[in-house]
Amino acid sequence: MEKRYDPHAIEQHWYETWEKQGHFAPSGEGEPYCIMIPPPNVTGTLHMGHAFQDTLMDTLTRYHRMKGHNTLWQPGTDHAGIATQMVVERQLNAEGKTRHDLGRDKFIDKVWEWKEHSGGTITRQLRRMGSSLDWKRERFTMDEGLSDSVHEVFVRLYDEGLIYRGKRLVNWDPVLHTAVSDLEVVSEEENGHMWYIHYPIADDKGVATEAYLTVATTRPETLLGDSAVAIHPEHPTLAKLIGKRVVLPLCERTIPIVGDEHADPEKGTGCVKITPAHDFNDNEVGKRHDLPLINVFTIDAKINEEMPEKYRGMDRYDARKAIVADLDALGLLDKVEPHKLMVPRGDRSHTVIEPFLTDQWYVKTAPLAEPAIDAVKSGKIKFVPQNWEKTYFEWMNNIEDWCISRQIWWGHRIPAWYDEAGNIYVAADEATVREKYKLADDLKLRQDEDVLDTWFSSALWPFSTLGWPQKTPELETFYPTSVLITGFDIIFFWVARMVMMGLKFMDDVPFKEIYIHGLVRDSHGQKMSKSKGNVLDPIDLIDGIDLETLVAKRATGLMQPQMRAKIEKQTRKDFPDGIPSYGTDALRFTFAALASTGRDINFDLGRTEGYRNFCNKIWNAARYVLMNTEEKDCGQEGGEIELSTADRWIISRLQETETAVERGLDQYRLDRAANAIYEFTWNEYCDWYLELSKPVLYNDDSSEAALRGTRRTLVRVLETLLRLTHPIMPFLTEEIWQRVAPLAGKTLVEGESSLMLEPFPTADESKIDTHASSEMEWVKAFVLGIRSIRGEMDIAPGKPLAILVQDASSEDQRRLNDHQTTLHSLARLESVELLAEGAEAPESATALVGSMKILIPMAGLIDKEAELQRLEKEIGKVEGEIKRLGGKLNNPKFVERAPEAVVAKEREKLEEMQTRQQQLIEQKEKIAAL
RNA sequence: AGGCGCGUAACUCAGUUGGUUAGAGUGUCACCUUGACAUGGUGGAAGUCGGUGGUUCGAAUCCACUCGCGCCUACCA
Repeated sequence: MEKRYDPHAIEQHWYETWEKQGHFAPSGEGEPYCIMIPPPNVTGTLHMGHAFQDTLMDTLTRYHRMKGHNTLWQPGTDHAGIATQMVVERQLNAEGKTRHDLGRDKFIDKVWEWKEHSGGTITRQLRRMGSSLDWKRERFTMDEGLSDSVHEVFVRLYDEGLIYRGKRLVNWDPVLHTAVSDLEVVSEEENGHMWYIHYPIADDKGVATEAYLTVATTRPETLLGDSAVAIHPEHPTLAKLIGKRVVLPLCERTIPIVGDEHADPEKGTGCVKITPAHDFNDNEVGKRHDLPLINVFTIDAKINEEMPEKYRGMDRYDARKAIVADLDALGLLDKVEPHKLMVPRGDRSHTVIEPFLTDQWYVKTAPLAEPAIDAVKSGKIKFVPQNWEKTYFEWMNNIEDWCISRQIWWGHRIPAWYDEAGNIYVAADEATVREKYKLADDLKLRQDEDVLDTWFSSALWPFSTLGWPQKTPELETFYPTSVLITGFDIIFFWVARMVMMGLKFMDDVPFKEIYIHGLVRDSHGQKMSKSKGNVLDPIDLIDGIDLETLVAKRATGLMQPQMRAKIEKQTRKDFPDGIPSYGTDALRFTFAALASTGRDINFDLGRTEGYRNFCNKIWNAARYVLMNTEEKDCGQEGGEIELSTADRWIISRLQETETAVERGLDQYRLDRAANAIYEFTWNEYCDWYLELSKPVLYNDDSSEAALRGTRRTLVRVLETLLRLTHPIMPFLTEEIWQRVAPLAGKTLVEGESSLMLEPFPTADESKIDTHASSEMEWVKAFVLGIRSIRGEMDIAPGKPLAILVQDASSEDQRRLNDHQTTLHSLARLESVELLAEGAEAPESATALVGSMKILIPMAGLIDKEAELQRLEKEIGKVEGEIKRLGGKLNNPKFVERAPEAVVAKEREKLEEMQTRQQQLIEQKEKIAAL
């Protein structure tokens, strides 16, 4: 074995082997366990959020596979309609073309080309993460099979009246020229203005009078589409105007003043302009008062041809300026105030979204939501952590109909046809339409131009990927899936919709549990984003990246090039030497260790470095074990075995660790599982057990049985530890296991056997050995006591010490004898001498093990002052503790009311401390007197 | 406005149903290249657990209030 752990040397090789051997496929035996990957964008790349999520899913998948379950982690990608179309359009734009130059069919060919070209990136990256996805079953939302599912669902929902087409106000993206759902609109506070405008009150003939109403608006250009002014019916001063009309400035028409409770007397000027075609609230008011919907804009959000001539063709913001100027000129502009407002922007285009009147397709969600709410209420679906169900309920109870049509080309085209009279026919394809509706062959039909929202197909993912609407064995076996692992940001987009669709079409929930994980942020808690320049690429952490490449990566292609200098500076400061290669296992362990529930994770590279070191620790522990066991008798062939206290102790601790890891994984507390592994491996197996094995292995007097016992324990504990760790760190563990397993008595088949397929360790209660544990506690206390004096007194660690022991009980004496070799080795002793009772001890530094004193003679070694200082410090600590305990025990209420065991424990502690104090003081006096 | 979450060592985080001398990693200080590992070993320093009040024999942990930060939803003429 190499002296250092090198992830590059092993990772790729093992992944290829596993995949080639078909180890990722379900075994076909055991209880089914299934996770659906949240499908990433097919043309996307892996980011830290994916890497985190994939670590969680892969760890659980590997864990259940090792537990003997019939395990499927279903891979696949989605077509990300708008995002992907935008990318391809940008490429065309760069060539000076638009998609319209190509036409729909040619453009879609281009998108497929792009998908073929870049579609492998993310799946390659998933492989780099070690993800044990069953690639043979990989699916894509635009696959034929999945498209069949989409059509089937659309048609059935339409036939049941749960999908309808309607002219309604939608969120319109004037750049992308498509409707988007309300979830795709991101509102953020921006600085704007509030304009106060006078609307002259009309007389009976519709002519402006001197009187006027003042309305306030943040969007004066929509004035062109006003169809009323609303006043609260109980408004103290203005209510009397209800029923009259006002003259709409700049337009040659009058509009009514209506009474509506939407108008809040406290807000603004107390009356509000109503633009039913360009505001969701106004639209509702319009319906109540039967007001006309007057559309002001074109699909580009320019003023349309129906509007006063002067403004036609103007962009919405130019029109705003012109209208405000004209109002001002007419003396109708009261005032302008700066105003903060929430501006809705498209999450893709970032342009301001316009409420706009168009024909769209909708899913009627209320009937679907109800069973979906019940599924969570009844516990058929559990959220982890549970409080996310509040978020879920909140949305489900206020759910709006879902606008599913998108005016783009890339996606599932809506399976609806129109004849020339505008009748709608819905079926999977044109032939079926004619058959279903018994239409004449020569009737001209035209398919709807729109495509479906990508999330429509994603909502079917848990069953469409398993073959639905066919009744496949996979569907039978793996639906409902075991758990969905995802971020809270798509509870509405995806999770809720999968639940609705699953219940509707499979008559069962799509998953039994939903594990919601946090967001991966940078080490200061900032969201990672290209524009902030703080993005980390998981692949760079695995492979490493030099500073210049990293700077170039972060500082190019920015939306705001002025950020470049700042980002570059920050990057050079944060990573003066670039990023070293940590390997996949270390990255995965970091994610696992940081994955406590319900909390965002601030990704700290320092942690990754620490866990990379941990990998090296395991590597070297294995190296030590192999050096001492390979080609030696480890008891595989039988033979007498003698287990030392240390052997029994480490085996005992291993059982406890197994329990902790299993519990952690079962409860989605990967941090606890990871910490239990870390703790055991480093602080017990490496720090103590390996050291304890040395005096046995390096001692010529050790019996064959003792040697076998130690070797066998070294190997078996390591082998088990590798199985325990494999779900989190698959590569390192596999590499080592292949060499260690035969020594632990396993028979491996070259090229076929894999740690992946080995049983996950389960604790054996009968191996928990409290006696061995207490023996070891004593040994540790002894060794630590001596090390502490060495450290503080500056005694060379290599210098053998001749020590004296005082006040040793018979138990202590027995232990001194039993563990003689161990103590000599670990504490580097030259000799141990029992001080006879009453005998005068030489001036010494003292360590206490229980009530036994270890004396290290100071002659020539220890400075008097230093020892006095050390004792003083120690006494201070003990006295503080005595004071605390004394206070507690002197409180009669404590003694009365606290459980007896607690009181007894405190008493015991106090006594111990008092003895300790006394001994330390004696010692101090003795030394002071010298 | 409503909801959720967070605030523990310089930094990143644990702390399972209230009972430990409040822990880990990184960093830091001292010593050490001893035959698994300097990606290491040994020893040390470092926290009034955001604040106030309460419940309790006992609070980082439970309750109330409060300050600070973050996120989500809704609304803003």
